[in-house]
Amino acid sequence: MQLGEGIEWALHCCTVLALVPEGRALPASRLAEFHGVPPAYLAKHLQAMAQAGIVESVPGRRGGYRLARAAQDITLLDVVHAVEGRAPAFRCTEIRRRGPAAQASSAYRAPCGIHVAMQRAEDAWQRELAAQTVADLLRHLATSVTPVAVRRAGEWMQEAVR
Amino acid sequence: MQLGEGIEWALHCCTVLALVPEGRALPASRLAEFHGVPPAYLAKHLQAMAQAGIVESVPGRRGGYRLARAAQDITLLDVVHAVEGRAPAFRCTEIRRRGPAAQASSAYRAPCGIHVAMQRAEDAWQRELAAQTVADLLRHLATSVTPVAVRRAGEWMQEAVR
DNA sequence: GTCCCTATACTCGGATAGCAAGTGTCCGAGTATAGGCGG
DNA sequence: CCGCCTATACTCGGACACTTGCTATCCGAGTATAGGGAC
Repeated sequence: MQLGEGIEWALHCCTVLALVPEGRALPASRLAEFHGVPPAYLAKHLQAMAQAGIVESVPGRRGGYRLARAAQDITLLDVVHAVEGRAPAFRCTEIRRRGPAAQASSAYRAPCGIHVAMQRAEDAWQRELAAQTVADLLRHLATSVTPVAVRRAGEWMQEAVR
Repeated sequence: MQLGEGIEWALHCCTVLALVPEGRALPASRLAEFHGVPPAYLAKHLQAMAQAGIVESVPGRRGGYRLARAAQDITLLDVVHAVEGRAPAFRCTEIRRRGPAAQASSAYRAPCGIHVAMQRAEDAWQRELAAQTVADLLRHLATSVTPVAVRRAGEWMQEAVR
């Protein structure tokens, strides 16, 4: 199992977008430059987040992206769902119904035990993701980033949203 | 994010192998026929489980596969690790160190908050998988499978390990 | 009748193609801005 | 001096190649078995 790296980009972008001044927007190209990632490909993921209602796009000359709602109302699960899709990681193809020992469909009213077990683990994963928001990420940043880095990032932001 | 379907096959195979009489072995071709899956491809996953020490392979004419240890000592996490590998789903590429606001390496002693958050969710997933064993799957089967299916599967098993 | 040997048939194991999804890139449609023009 | 209009430059958005990993398959190496022969 492998999670696309777009998830990492998207989450970092959310933390940066949370620091954009009210009423402004940050272009995708600036976000890409800030993180050192391919601009065109990052745009793809930003579009997915815009469609999911996590960020909103501002068209036009001084346009860009900004958060569509407060940082504390954006869970990590929202971001993962937007970028990776809502398809479950484990897909039960009901192979228990195939083969020589197969029964009539009516014999399979009880759900597949393996499906239930895997779903239980996936629920725990999603629960943990839903319990954390972008605001939590910002709090963690506030306690770990050096003051000089804060100042430099602030200057870059003012330049970027000019 | 998508989990390979080999996981489903592997788990079903574990439940079937747990019912193999002591001292016998079940060929991969029989397992494939029982589940209605491609024999050659299933063999690939069985080899992975054999390398991981979950099942053991018996060579020769009346050879096949059997569980390498008791069903209660095989967790779902063991199977997932064997088939899907031990690589974490979320891979942090430390993009926070790139771009205009980058600092010296010494400034990044604190771990990346996003990495920590995703790891927390993944730990919850693994914890849930590690808490369930193949024996639990068998217990679930015992309460949900009809008596006629049990009989038919037993007959098939006797024929298969002959 | 018993033991040994050999040929066999069946098993696993790794090396080899095909395909789908993730990765990366590009160019066109649309819009707020900035400058110029007229009143 | 103020308002309007137009051209512009910048933005997002979706359509188009490429690469990696999953899916699927095959054939060769190895071994326990079954049968036949010798003693």
